[in-house]
Amino acid sequence: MKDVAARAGVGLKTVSRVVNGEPGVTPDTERRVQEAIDALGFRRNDSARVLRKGRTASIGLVLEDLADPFYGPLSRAVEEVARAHGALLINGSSAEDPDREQELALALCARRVDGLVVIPAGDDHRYLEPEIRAGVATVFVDRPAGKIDADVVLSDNHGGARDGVAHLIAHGHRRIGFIGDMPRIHTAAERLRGYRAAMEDAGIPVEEAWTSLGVTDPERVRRAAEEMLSGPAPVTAVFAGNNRVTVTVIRVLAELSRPVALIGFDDIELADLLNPGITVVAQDAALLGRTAAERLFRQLDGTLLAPERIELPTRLITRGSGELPPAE
Amino acid sequence: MKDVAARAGVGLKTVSRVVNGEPGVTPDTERRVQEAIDALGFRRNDSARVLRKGRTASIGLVLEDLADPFYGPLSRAVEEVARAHGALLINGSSAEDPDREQELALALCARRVDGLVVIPAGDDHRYLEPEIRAGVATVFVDRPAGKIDADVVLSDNHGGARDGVAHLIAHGHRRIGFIGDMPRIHTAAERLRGYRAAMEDAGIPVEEAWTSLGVTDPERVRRAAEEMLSGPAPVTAVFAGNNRVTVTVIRVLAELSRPVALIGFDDIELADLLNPGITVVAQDAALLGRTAAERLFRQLDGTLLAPERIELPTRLITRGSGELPPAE
DNA sequence: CTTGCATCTGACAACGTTGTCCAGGCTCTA
DNA sequence: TAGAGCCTGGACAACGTTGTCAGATGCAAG
Repeated sequence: MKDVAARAGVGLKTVSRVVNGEPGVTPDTERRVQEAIDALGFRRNDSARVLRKGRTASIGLVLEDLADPFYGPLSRAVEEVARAHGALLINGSSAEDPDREQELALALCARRVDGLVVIPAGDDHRYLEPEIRAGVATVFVDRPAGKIDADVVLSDNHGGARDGVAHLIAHGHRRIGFIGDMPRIHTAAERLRGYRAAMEDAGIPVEEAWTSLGVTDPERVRRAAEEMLSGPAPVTAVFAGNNRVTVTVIRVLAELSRPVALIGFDDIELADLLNPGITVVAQDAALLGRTAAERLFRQLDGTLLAPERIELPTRLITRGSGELPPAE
Repeated sequence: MKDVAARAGVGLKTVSRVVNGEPGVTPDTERRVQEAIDALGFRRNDSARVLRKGRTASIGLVLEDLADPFYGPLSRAVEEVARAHGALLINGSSAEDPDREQELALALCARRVDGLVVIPAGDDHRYLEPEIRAGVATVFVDRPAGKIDADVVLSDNHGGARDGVAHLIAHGHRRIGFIGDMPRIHTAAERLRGYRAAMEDAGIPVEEAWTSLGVTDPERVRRAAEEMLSGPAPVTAVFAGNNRVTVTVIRVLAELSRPVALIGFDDIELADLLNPGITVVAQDAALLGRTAAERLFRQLDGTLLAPERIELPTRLITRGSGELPPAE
């Protein structure tokens, strides 16, 4: 900038004014400055700008795994909102590791992001308290914050799972399996709770062998499914706790000779083209992201609101697999 | 930091030393400083640090659409490499708009990212020349850079498409359709070229009605597919130019009474579970991202190398749909 | 006791930008 | 033509950090 000023033969501040489109510069001067900028290939150093102004016009997104098809649209939605507010998005994956989540979130704070959208991996977010006090806007998505009071945007995991399982019961099933992620993950726990609630509503006692928790890699999901599908009284329907589990279960069922009903949590691409189509409890990832981001910017606008818990409804999409009758 | 120094009763620089783990501080002093840091919830301001040091330890990723399942793993791979080098990843979507790509890339440069991984939307990247001269490491992925000399990491789009189409020919097809994206997109053009090459190798003249270019939204892809599948001499096989096209074509074929062979470029989740399974030419998105990122950091390490064009092989995965014989 | 050396500590400038404030030149009016 | 008021342009400090360098302190050896 100094160089530009020297070349244009004007003061430093005048260049600054031109760069920022501030008023109070003669067209002639502006032209000279602009020429110097072009000639030198000058680009304002935003780091210095941030240092001076305090705001960075960037927000951070901590999510679980960008490669998971569920988070792509969510991330994209956050980005679009950020863009509409002139902000950039910095993101990172926690890989479901609480330590890594914390490391990432704090690194983003050190970069002085204006706000933070966090998909929690851990269940204790007190480490963010100093940052929030220091003015970093914060919204949690998909899972609630742990041990601090903050904005949260969730899907109705409990209700969605309950409705899905009730749907299976309505189609005549009584022995229904549930395969889900580790219960320390909030969404997994809520979906399990929904499963149990639906069963209880129908007066069906849940047998130990019907639920499988904490399995996450395909090989173990496969074994879990095979187990509950064998024996003298196998389950006649399976409720899959997330998209990855659903995919694996589809594979297992495809190898089976008898039809087994299936409903999965989270929608899956091409689910309608399988035979039968896969019935799912769908959540709107993009809407989750958009809602969270908008709330973040409202915090930043100073339209300060008390922390709130927003729960978005899920949608049961029937495609065939969830409407299969029990095969006794 | 000033506050910390005051509270600990030491000089500014001493605090800096403690924060950065530099040697030359008595354990006793260090403890006092550490206490002050904890008490005040101090976190170093990386903006200032950047300003002083010149390096930001962050890299930018400009991609097409984070919601596209192809870019999720790619982005994640770049992130992992960045993380291994202690860098953060800032990313944004160009939405296939050259202006937006430029805006984004320059915004990242203004943030003084150390390097830039770009999935080009436009075909003229001379706007990056001043930045590259200023020391911003740059690697292009998935599509080549336009009008500048830079590192490029690509899939073998031409060869992959040629092999795929040759596979169809080998199974007896002669009337083979091609549905692809706008030819101004390099990958689309290369795949089209591959299609034509395979046909020419087999001595099959390509009829106008068999190729459909530039269609991208599902509705128009559908119409294009229906068109080439009707008439007196419909195509007996379709080569789909990318994952989104493939999905739409699968839907169209599912409504058809006669079997039509299909091979798609890019792998699709669940492709093996459809009936028939979908044969695809798969590229390794994660490997693309990893290769590009590693090359970026080698530029930054100063292991300076001449710009290079790296082409990664594709893989034909046969699952059934590509092996259907022509239904005459 | 003095000197020399090693170790630890702090004052200061600089990074590149922007906000504040003032100077100088201009126009307009009396 | 002089004074008031407006507009443009520039000097300077400040943002929070780190590199440089010199001063202070302590200890050992002469």
